[in-house]
Amino acid sequence: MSDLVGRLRARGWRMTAQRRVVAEVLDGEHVHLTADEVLARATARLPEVSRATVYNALGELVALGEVAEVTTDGRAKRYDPNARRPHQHLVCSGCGEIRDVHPDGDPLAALPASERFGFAVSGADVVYRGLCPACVAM
Amino acid sequence: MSDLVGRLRARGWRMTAQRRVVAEVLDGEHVHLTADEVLARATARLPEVSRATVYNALGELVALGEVAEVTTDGRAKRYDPNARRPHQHLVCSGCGEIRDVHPDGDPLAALPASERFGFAVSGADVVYRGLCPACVAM
DNA sequence: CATTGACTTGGACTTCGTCCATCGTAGGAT
DNA sequence: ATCCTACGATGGACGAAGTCCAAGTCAATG
Repeated sequence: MSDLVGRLRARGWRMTAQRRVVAEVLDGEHVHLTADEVLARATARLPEVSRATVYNALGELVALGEVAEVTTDGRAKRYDPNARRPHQHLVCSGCGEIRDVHPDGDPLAALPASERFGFAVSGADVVYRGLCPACVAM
Repeated sequence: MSDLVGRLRARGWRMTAQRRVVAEVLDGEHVHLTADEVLARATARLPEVSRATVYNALGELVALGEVAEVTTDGRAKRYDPNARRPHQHLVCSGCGEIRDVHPDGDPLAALPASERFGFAVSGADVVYRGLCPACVAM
């Protein structure tokens, strides 16, 4: 819990019951939920929340930098509420489990100017892939 | 051109007119095509190729390690025929252009054992994000 | 408390991809 | 060269994920 709702209010985010519920769902569980999972948990608290509203709220939280979108496969995007501290992701190729990890150094440092082709490079998303202990054992 | 068809045949990949066309499309243009773009180019050479066949062939080429799947956004997967040499990707946040890049060192080296949580880590996909020269100028 | 522009709704729609029963054919066997 | 058969191709239905829109509702300001 990190008072996401308070930060959003302070930044002038118009607060509605629906947006509050979405923010609380994300702030409460630091796992990587899909939009549908967010919708399910939001609906449990506030029955009449529409899918479109959840997508809208998630999109705005991403734009505000409070939540990160994680796309580890071609399936549903996942939403990571721990966006304020830079980190990367470790994904199990077996079961899909996702963990936040903190690699040494800045990944951008590994990309020399000669490999930037004139781009203004602003960030790097790293997905480490492997098998989690449970899937290794099988 | 790198004789992808020859390599596949040598590996016992059952060759059909449709599979050959898909392989030739990928081998000919070293850009990052979506499945639909592969289908369009394949159809131009062999009018009666079905979508399912293109997806099947792409899936097998990925499984064989001859082609890499690249997912840079939540949209369509792209297929990278340059999978035999390890590389990463640089994506323009403005126009979506994708370039192959070769960072220094092995990205796995940046992940210490204490951040691996018992996973058997086998690889890392890095997506560098930024603006290409054309999009910076706008 | 009245106002208003921003937010919400729900259902239709789009995109991307998968599935399946049926048909066709590549490549080994004869 | 021809035959057989298992593997591949077909296309249309289906499904998942996400977007769009017109109409209704409401939070925040004065």
